[in-house]
Amino acid sequence: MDYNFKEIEKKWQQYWADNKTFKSEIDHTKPKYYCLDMFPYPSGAGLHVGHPEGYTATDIICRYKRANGFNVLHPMGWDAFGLPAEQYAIQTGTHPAITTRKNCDTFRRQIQSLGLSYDWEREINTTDPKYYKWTQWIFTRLFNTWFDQKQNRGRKISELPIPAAIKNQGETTVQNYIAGKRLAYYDNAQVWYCRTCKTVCANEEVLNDGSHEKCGTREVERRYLKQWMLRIPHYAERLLGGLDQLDWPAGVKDMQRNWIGRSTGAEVDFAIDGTNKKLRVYTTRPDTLFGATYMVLAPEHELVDEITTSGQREAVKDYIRNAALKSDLDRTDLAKNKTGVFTGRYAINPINGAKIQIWVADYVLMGYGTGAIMAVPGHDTRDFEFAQTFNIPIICILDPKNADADLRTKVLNGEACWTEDGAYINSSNKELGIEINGLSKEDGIMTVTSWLESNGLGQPTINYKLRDWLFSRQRYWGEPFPVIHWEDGEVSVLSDDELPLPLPEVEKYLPGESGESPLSNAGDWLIVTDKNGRKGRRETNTMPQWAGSCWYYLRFTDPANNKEPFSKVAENYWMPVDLYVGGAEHAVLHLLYSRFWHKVLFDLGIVSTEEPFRKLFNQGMILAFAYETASGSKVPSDQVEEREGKYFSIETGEEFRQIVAKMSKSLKNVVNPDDVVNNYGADALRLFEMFIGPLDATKPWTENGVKGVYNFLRRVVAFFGELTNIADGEESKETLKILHQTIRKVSDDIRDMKFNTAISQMMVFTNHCYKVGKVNRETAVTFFQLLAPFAPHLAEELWQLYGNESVLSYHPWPIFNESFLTEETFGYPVSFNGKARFKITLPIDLPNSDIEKAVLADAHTNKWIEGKSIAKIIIVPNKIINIVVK
RNA sequence: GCCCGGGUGGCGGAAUUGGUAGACGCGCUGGACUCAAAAUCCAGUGAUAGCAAUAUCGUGCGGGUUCGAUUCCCGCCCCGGGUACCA
Repeated sequence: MDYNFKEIEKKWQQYWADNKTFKSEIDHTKPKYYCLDMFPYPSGAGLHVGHPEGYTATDIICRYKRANGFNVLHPMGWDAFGLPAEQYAIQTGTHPAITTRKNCDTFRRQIQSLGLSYDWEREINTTDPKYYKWTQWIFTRLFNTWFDQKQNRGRKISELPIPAAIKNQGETTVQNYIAGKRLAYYDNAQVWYCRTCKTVCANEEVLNDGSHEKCGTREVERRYLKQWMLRIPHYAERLLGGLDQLDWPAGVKDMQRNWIGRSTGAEVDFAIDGTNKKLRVYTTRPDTLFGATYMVLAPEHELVDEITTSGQREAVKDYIRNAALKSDLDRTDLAKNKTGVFTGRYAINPINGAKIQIWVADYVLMGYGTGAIMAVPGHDTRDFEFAQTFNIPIICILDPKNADADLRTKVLNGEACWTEDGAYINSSNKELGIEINGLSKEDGIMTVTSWLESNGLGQPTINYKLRDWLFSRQRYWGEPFPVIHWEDGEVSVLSDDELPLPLPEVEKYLPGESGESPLSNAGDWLIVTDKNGRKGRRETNTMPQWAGSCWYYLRFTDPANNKEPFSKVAENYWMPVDLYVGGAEHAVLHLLYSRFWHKVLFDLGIVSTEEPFRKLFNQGMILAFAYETASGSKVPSDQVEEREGKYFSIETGEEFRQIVAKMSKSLKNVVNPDDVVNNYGADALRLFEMFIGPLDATKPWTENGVKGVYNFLRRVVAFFGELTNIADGEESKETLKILHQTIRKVSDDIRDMKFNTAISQMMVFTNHCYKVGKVNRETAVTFFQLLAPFAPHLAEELWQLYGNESVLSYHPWPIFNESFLTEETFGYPVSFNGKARFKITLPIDLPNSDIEKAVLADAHTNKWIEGKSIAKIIIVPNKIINIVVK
């Protein structure tokens, strides 16, 4: 038999489609397994070789699970709202829906050419009004939910208690009060705005180099705009706590924990000298209060104006004006020197009555804590730097007993900053009954906190870095908000029977310069009149791309439902997702957002699980070789030739260095999966992507590597396709042993997602078959089953060639039999002082005393003990023998 | 700075409740087949020395624990990712 992969793959893909082999339905007689890929954005560039990596991994698991009796849900869909289709519309006038449909068709064709076992009847598309109807529906739920701090959960807005004092002030106050509690709210906010994309974006979308995640430019700035926000920080504690039970990579959990940024500390009130005002600060180290020698307000702090003395007024005004002009990047640049201005005002340190200066400085941020700090320059590097610049007193209250003498002296004299633990000094005030000298850090924090609390000066506080999620975008190609802004100021959402609110046709897709959305050109669509003649205007922003992906995994459980987002029965049966595979780039974006929505839906009784994704796996990126000159500038791959393992310019002969880089058009090193499928087949592509290295590692693509696995498949065909290689009768012991080792290794490795070593074991098995020349029918057929999850087309073809009538995809997995692995002898490595020298084959279960005798009697041993004495003989049964000589 | 990963042949990578380092694949070398080439099959392939048996060295660096360390401990170096005046 020839390996005609084109014919084989076409034939089986057709068979699976015609027979709906992978259609999944609720079946309570089987355990369920929900295996999900992060659905792609269908870009115009088509599938990238990175896509099939995760898809193949989940497909192997799904096929393995089916063979093990699981009812598997394995769906695919399109996260199809997004910028490129809109940019294309701006340039060409082509409606994004047309571009999107075309791209989805390409993606579907490409994915289907890989033989992935998706249930295509469940395909969804976030831009389909039948889908985004329910995205809008969930938004109205967020709008109509408030967070009950006491019960630590979201509740219906109708259950929100209105305090009498609010009620007494009339309906407007009540409505404002309610609006202030909704999880989705519309308000003025300091937001990130990208000048390139002409839209606002979320905190999470602004990368640490100040660039915008979507477009990569650094044209991101702060603006004050009225926007839709979601109160995700209410769920901070639940989002944090939920991580513990999840089977997720530790790194992703850590990233989410860091992003949520919980810190415990205390709020402390400082009296402001000469006023009856108080200044409240947040600190994680209330125990260092004795060392607080000055205070700092953020430039935007509301008290700045009030407390500044007339003598300092001009200086403070100047400073704030300059701070406002600075870009955020400048302001947060650690390398720059600290700046600030004295307000002229003093505060009273409550723990020792000291009069301390109040400053304004931009190293304190308004968005965290209270926007004001107590500064402890002796033990905080930022405060130390500032105090040194402005000659503010520095008091040491933590004696660095274990530091070297020079440093310790400096610290004690306030000439150096000490941020680690030390013994408290100067930390007692007999008059006020507070003393922490001699205590541990934990006790110090506790003692000061409870002293503050009992004196009405402060209380323990928890703070989070997590901020409200900016949820609106000035874009056309997104879900319209089901929202009306009425002329009397009321903001309302559409009722369920008014959904979906479809995207209107517009002539201009371009957003305005000053932040107005393309939908503001939508004419009649914009204007609404209610039954009382009240006029309103529809929301013209659209939802961010995250909205559709926040709940798509739920829709897959019941994708055609037009009465509800999904039925309770389907959700109950399929959720949670048992395995979720995708790239690590969503660690704090999609994965945090969807957990948040899921928890809200859980609180409202719409979903039955607290967490959506039980197990998460991040596949690594597939890179490619690229070339650079000695000075490090990159060279397109088509200008490079190889000679004897070195790389040279075709034109100039200059030698280049081979490096590993992301595939990119400019480097001309992009690999198109279509070409690979054409030249080597889908099975080879699948196999190679799994064989190249561990699934979670980044690894480079090599054409020769594909040839390697292609050759393996060809060898499989050459051996098993030739029925003269198949013998009758009993299988040899040796072959049975390797076969069962392979069953065990492949099963364990699929379970552990170590596909590269599973494949190498199948290669070992095949090499063995070539060596022995003949195997029996049962051995061959068992091997096809092991191969099936990886190379399903070829496995089905061989399965059929051997006369099996039913399709292999649901045939039970082979059973591993330990008894074929038992050996009668073991080849012991004999080592001297830990160095293995030779081998000795001995019966298994030989008593240690006999092993010792046998080793000492062996001719090789003499050489190593000659002239030395044996100190000890260590025998680890069926592992190793070590002789210690002196 | 802080938090995660990671460092093993020419290359991708195997192997860890501490027990034969380098499975499998690529590349390379030699052989068979062929008029020849390609493809394929067979053999070899960590480095150094040696015809060879074999010996010495060898898992980023320096120590330590142990009969025995890629694996455990301490101290460093380098690379990748995340994050950052978060008080």
